[in-house]
Amino acid sequence: MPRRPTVYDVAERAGVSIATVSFTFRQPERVRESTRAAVLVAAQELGYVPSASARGLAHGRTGALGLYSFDLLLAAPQQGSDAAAPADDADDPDADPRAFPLYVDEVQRGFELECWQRGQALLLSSGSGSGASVTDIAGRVDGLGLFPGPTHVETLEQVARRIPVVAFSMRPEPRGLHHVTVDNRGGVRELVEHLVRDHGVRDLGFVGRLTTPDYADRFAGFADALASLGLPVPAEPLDPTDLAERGRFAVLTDLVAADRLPRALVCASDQLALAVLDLLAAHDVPVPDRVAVTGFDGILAGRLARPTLTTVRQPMAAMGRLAVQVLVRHAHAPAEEPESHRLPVRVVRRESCGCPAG
Amino acid sequence: MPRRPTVYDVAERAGVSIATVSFTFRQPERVRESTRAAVLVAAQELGYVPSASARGLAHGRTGALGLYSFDLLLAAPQQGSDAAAPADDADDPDADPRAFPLYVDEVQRGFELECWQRGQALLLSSGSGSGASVTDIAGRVDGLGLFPGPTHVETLEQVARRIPVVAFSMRPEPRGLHHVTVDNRGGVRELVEHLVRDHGVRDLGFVGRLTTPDYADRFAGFADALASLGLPVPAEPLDPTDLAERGRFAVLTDLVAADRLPRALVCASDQLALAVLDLLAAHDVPVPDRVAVTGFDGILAGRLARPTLTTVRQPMAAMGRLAVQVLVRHAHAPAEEPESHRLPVRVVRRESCGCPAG
DNA sequence: TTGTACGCGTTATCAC
DNA sequence: GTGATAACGCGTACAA
Repeated sequence: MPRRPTVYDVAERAGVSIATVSFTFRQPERVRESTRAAVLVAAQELGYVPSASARGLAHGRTGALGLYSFDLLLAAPQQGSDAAAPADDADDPDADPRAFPLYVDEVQRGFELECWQRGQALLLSSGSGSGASVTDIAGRVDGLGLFPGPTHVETLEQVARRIPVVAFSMRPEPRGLHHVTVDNRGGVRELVEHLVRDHGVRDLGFVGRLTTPDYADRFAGFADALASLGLPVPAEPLDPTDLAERGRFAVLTDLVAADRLPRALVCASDQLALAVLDLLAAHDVPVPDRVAVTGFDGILAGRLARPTLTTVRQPMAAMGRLAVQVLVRHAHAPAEEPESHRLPVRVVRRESCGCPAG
Repeated sequence: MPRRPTVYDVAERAGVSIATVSFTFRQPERVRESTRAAVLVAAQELGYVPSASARGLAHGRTGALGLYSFDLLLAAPQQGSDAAAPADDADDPDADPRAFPLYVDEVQRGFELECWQRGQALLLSSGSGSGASVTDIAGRVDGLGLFPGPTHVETLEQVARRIPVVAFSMRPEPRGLHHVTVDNRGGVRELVEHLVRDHGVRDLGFVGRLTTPDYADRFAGFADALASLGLPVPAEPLDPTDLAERGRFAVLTDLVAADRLPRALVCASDQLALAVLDLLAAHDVPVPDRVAVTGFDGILAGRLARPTLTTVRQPMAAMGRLAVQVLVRHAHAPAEEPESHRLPVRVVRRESCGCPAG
């Protein structure tokens, strides 16, 4: 494999200096027509491809934005959390769409679209959240988007001192980061009010483990709503991963067996709600007649489920786009006056709460 | 904004040389415990983030793979081609899934997954296909995946001389590239045989404009099958974009008006087939009773359509993964003995051809 | 208009 | 175990 040709090779072949070669690409008008042509021919013949590394080093920026996510699913598939994702048989024509696209995927798509429109390159990376992996990508980009996960906070703050960082759905804890979130609390509140007022439900349970700030906020909204409606507030959510030794969803199975299910199950996420729907179907519990089920996120799989899933839709694409805008805006002045955005959500009424189809 | 700290700053603060700093991160065991600790502390305090540009320059490779796609849709949305994608209102909870995820998105996802599993960073980029934009990303990565589009062939061959390039669904024309394709011809052939043998259809039309190699191959398979079944072969496909001045699908509208629709419409892609379904529904033509409709690709939207769409499923995720494997395999020896892969497809029988649901 | 020379931040090869 | 020092490829003042 021949060594990659450089400006030097092109310059030599074209019989000019490297500066002229560089000018030919960067400031064509500064170079005489004939010279330019000669350089271009030489470059073409040699198969010259400018090194972005060298340019980035000289110019001081890489020209790319980064998006980092946590690869928990890859590391420990089919385990823990509420990710009921089936095996990665993505090419089965009947593959469960609940594996893709998910919340993360739709936010990522918004991020991509905005980058494309701005002609920005986008570097995707994922890892365990270790300082090393985050630092690695941080060294490659001019700005970084970050999904929630088991982040090493110190590393984040360190990175945020050098390049702008936008965190999705994280607590304001990490200082110096920009934030993009949605109104989790208000969304669930509105959802619960709908269940109570329009469907006459007076006995509700919240399903989910409060592992992320988002989930905690949703439970808070749940409690808010019940309290203001004068209904009893469960002290704790139903944790489907509890009692792991007895299998996932043991808590719910018990309630089913004892016929003590509440009239409505408000789930912390769509993925969780879909798993709950499966569980209930397996036990012949009619939804929404015996129990209403709701989710949160608005992923596509919720529309494919039977019954279709009532949920709270996050403006995922908008979140991704906004993040890019923030990064670009702060490209020159990182971490100076961090921005914080809380986007509105929207209750989507479908069959699983008792609303009519379509 | 303070200058980004470098190895020099860290070295000075830790009272060591830059080599020691570098070793601390790259070959920790070569550095004494106490020294290492001091360096790490200094790095932490300064907020040191190693520059990937500098590393790439010194080390000779960037450590990232690239995936390039054409932004035709972005450039001229709702125009030309058969992309019936609705406005980019992706955050409408009832947004048409036929906008996402599409063929490209699923291949990309496979590409992503494989990169993640290998700890490879992934650089996404899109552009008009101009030499400049392709060259730009080529300079940033160690290998490049490429979607079909109005490529500048010379640029491609030039790039492929320096880094391995995998082209999806392209003709073997560009020399020196690796190729990943599917059995378009065989897939449509099998599909047509199903329509004829199992549904007794004897009058078929092919809908699509042969703008891409894929589409041309599919039409060839269509013709193959009809010929070998002893049925008349249409000389040309029905081009829905023909007679542009009379609006899209004028050809089909005419056939509907004259009640001369064939018994089956084999469409070049799912997106196209979905648009055809809409058109037929608007004219109250019953599918599949009056006319069977089939697609190609196997995108998710086909499962959401009513009737559900019979199609030929491409192993999109597998294509993406395979591309990464090829790139990694040839990272050290670009363009030496290009690989060519043709993956099998699978006919998926659903309602739109007359097969029973589910 | 074109050429020379230096800096960008890292890695790697030497000596010490 | 640690410290100088030379690449790496490009951008760009500055000189010619």
